[in-house]
Amino acid sequence: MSNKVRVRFAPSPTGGLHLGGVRTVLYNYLFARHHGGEFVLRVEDTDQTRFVEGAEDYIVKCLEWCGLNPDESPQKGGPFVPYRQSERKHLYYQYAQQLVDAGHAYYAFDTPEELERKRNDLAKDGNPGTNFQYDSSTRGSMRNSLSLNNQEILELLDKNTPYVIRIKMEHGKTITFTDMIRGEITFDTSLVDDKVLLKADGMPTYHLAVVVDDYLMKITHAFRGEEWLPSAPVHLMLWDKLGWKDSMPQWAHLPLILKPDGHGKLSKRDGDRLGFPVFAMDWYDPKTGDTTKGFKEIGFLPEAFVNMLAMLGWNPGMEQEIFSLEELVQHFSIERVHKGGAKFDYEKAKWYNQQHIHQSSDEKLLPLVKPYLTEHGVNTDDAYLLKVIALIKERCTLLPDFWDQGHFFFKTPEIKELDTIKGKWDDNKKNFFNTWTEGLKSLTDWNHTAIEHTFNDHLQQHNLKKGDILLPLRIMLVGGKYGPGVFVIAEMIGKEETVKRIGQAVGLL
RNA sequence: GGCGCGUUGGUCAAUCGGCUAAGACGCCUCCCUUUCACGGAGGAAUGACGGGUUCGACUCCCGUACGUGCUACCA
Repeated sequence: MSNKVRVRFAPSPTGGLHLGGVRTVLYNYLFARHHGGEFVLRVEDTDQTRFVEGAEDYIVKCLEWCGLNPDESPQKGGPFVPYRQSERKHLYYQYAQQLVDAGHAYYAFDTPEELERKRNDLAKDGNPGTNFQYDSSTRGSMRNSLSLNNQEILELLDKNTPYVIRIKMEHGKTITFTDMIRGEITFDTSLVDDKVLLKADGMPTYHLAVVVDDYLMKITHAFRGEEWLPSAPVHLMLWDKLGWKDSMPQWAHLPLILKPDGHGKLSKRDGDRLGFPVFAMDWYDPKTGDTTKGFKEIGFLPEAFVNMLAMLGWNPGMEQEIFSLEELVQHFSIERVHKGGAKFDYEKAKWYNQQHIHQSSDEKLLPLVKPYLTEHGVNTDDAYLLKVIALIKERCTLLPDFWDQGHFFFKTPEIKELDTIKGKWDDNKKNFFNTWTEGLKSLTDWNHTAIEHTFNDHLQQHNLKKGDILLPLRIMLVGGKYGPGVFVIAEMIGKEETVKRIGQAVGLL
């Protein structure tokens, strides 16, 4: 079994791609790359009622944005084509039938309504919170190929009665397996119900499909969320009874990503409620017409997003926290993934982005920043933008901050802090600005040191201190109390604009 | 209710029997900066509880509590 490592991400295309989903992709990807293996994308679209237009395409785009491209996928193809379970429909029946023939599965004719009623009845007169289980204790009283006689079964089949195929869980056996993250895990098979394997519409359920496809696609390691742990015994038994035990992948059940406040799994609603994205990219839901904000659109760098997600539940055991994708690949190991769920912390997420912005070259940032200028009707040449980026990138956390922190380099700002100047305004200061700007007009060498020199000279002449004037000047040029050095700003925006802004501001006072 | 899984500061977390329990985010103080940041120096803040095992337990075992997941012809 010197098999090449093969892992898969198997989303169902029902909506936006959630943080937890991206992290699952990421761990798959990192594991595959770390071991020089292959990473495949398989679309689990077996539930036709939940199909959402555009969801698959959206998932592919998210992976692309994150830089986590699969080696095989519905789009790229590969040796195990097709990669969409709906297109593999014909494959599953034979395996379900194989299990029926061997006595490990059976036909069940109970209608959804009958089952529903059964559950309701039990909830009514029974203990609340108790659920009806279709298992070894109840299957004898249900309508299935185990309880009915051959004649009855044949009749039902003859009349084309819809049926499902259910697994016949063994009674009183202990199933154990070793999870790569959690170690040994044990189940009592009597407590697991007879899950549906093949639905009445001929589609497999997740339970049958994962096992069959993981086998057929030669998957060596299967990573999925912790919520799948309770159904693991079903899958284990399937691998066993289908006779594929020797090629069963190694399992790893990933911890959940939890709400930052309170408790429970992180959901899209938490993002809306608490004001942060939960999806990788903007998701437009064709059913509701709503768009949910994504990390990309809110201004995250994909490498920061991925870095942050990697560290949410995994730790390399060293002090370094900022990693490139390549470095993550190098250091990743599934054994170092945490067992416990992690609460998502948006503040920390933003910190990762800030760090990655700081580390990015101005050239790399340029194309990412540009759209935010265009959005505000600004068209500028790259050389100038590059200088601006260098000046302000250390005060930017999210990409839109480049506009908030740098707009005054491109447009005359609205003076929002006029009151700050007004409070201590007098004729002497007014005089200072008037005579200084006059002098500025004849300044031939327009650079920040020269500007600062004339500034200092004029201060003395007017018997003013730097502290009296510096902040007013900043507000006149910037509009507020922020930004890089004032004289550098003056140099950047040019003589004319500088004189103009001061003049206009003085006029307002 | 049943079953599974989990539990180190507010959050992410290191530790694989020697702990005076790292580091990061956030928070607070100070320095740098006559703006805002960046950066630097400090500070407050942690092993759920109870039993074992052991010379020694955050680390191993057992209970309890709490949390969380599953309990669909959904994934």
